[in-house]
Amino acid sequence: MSFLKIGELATQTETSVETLRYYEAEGLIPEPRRSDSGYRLYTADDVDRVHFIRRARAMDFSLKEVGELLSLQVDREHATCGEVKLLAQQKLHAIESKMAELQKMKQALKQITDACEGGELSALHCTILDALEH
Amino acid sequence: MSFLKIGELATQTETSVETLRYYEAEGLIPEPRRSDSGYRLYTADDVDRVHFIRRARAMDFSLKEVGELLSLQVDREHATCGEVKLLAQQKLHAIESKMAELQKMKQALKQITDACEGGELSALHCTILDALEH
DNA sequence: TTCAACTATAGAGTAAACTACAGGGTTATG
DNA sequence: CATAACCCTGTAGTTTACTCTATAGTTGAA
Repeated sequence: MSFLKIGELATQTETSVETLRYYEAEGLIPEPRRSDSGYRLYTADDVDRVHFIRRARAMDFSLKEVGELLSLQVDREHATCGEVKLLAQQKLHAIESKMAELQKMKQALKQITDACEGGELSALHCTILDALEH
Repeated sequence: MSFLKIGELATQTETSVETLRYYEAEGLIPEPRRSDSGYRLYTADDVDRVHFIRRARAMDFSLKEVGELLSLQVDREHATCGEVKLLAQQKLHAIESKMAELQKMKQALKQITDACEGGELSALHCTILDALEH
């Protein structure tokens, strides 16, 4: 089995070592085993876990929400399918309302940018500003 | 001309008085004129401006970005339509990629929750967790 | 006139999610 | 074997966008 040191995990997951230690302190990644000299030693599972965290973060899940998703992952033996499904459905719902919100924002912005000629003309008559004003 | 006190501006714009003073400190709204006793006196223009700020905030523009948009607004003669459009388009792109990611996550979650029987069985073989791992 | 409800300033506190030291030990390379 | 590049812990600082507190003056209704 080959272990990764924290710096290697960081580069593989495009994270900083400080952030990784922070995630550990926040309980998002488990305390890894250590080398004789105390260096953290990570496995491929940890790489997956950090990737998971980063993907979820990129989707605007808060670290707290990420933690909830991860706790399902950890507790497999104790969680029933029903519990997992419920939580996933809640997340699904959250995602859907987040998308709806983004959709509204997008519509507004798109309409506005489409209408704007976007040239060298002064913004005196720029519709973006007018639209955002009311 | 009728002036508004800060509390009135706050209720009209669904903002708190503290937030309004904060916006002023941050240079997002100009220092208003004062009554003899030192109370801030706002005009209809200020109402528009705060509305503008709140709408832009609701669209996930940061205060810094809002400030940029506002400075364009103030500087209409100097700002070109293109500058304004560029800023809005950048925001549009960010929103679109965020939505795409959410869409992916949503698909995965939905497919999975549909497939999950959701019963009392342990989650050992639950596909939700498997799917979220990769 | 009294008193609740406003307004003022200055400054501290909050939450999230990092980010950056300081002051050490460890390991890999030339 | 020197030394750069890593790693450790612990703590403090940063950013954003507010939010709250303390202390004090002002205004409007009963």
